[in-house]
Amino acid sequence: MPRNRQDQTKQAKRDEILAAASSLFLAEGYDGASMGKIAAAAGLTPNTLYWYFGDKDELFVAVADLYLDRLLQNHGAVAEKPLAQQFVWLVDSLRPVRHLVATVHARVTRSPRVEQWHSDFHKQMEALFEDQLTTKVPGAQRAAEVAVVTFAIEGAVTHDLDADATSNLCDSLAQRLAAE
Amino acid sequence: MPRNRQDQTKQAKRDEILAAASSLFLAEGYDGASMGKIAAAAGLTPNTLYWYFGDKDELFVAVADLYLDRLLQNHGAVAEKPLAQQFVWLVDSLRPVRHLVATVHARVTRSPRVEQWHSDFHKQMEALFEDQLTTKVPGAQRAAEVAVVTFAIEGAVTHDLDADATSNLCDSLAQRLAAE
DNA sequence: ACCTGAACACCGTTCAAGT
DNA sequence: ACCTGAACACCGTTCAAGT
Repeated sequence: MPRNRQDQTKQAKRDEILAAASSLFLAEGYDGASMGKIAAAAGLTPNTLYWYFGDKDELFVAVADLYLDRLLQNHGAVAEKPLAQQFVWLVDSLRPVRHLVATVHARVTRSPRVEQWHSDFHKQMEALFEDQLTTKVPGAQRAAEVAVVTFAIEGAVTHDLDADATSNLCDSLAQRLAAE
Repeated sequence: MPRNRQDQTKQAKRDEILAAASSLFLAEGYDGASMGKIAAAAGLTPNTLYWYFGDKDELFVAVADLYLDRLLQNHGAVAEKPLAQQFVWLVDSLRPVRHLVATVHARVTRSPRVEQWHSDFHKQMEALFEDQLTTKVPGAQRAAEVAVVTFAIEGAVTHDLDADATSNLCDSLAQRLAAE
């Protein structure tokens, strides 16, 4: 049954807005993608966005969640490969959304919503690799090793390392974890 | 001789603006520190800032340069210490300006000025440690090791790691470079 | 329930005008 | 040379009003 003026489910309209927001956030960044532009791309006036999302950061987090879900799903396909290859896969997966990554870090301070998402994101990433690390890395330094890997991968993404440099960096990270 | 209405050198007035901008950028971040607030803190109207600085990013970069210069000067005092201690020193030095670090990464895409500064910053940081690394790390993987160290330190800063975690992370980084 | 027009309090920046 | 008032084109967000 039609739920709004365009004979769409509320969820369908929400998804349309998310799609518009997603491509605009990617193309123009958080600041460049104004609520006005996003609304226009979704065929709405800016204020209507607030019927679907509390504020711009909630919309941003919803877009970030979209990519996070996709990432977690896709990990299954590489979960059995060597760590170095998984790291390269992760960098390559995040590379297209590197503007979003930078935005998350910039807005963590200003938006509790983004801060919460950022904290969850890191937990999920750690969960993704924790099992693979425990057997090899001694307990005392384990958290430090995980942090090094996490930050190095984030850095590779935000600094847009080329394929060779990425490959070397991921090898270096994996090699470190293999040595006891 | 007096050069403006307040009987100050242009440089002195510029420094006043920089001081105001610096503390506001630190306290409220790039977005929170509006040109209006900065101007008010310096006893001026917003538009007058454009007499001294081309735009907000030029002012921001000038503030960032202030801290970079201080950082490079202070490094002399720890240059002879073990690498792990130098890394801890670097994290501790950057910790107070972690909002600026996040802002740099967020604005690299939008401002050529910030992009240039960011590129220079990394060159300076690499120069600071390059000599200490060359003897220990083999040539092929050297760039990757430097990248890991750089990104891990940046991550420790932006994610505000506590003292213990920072210490462990820096030990881990230094230990890696010591092993051949 | 869904959407809009109009308004609010900002923002960075420009420019003619003052001293 | 230095500084301002006034204006411009935005911005995110709110709210009363429409359907």
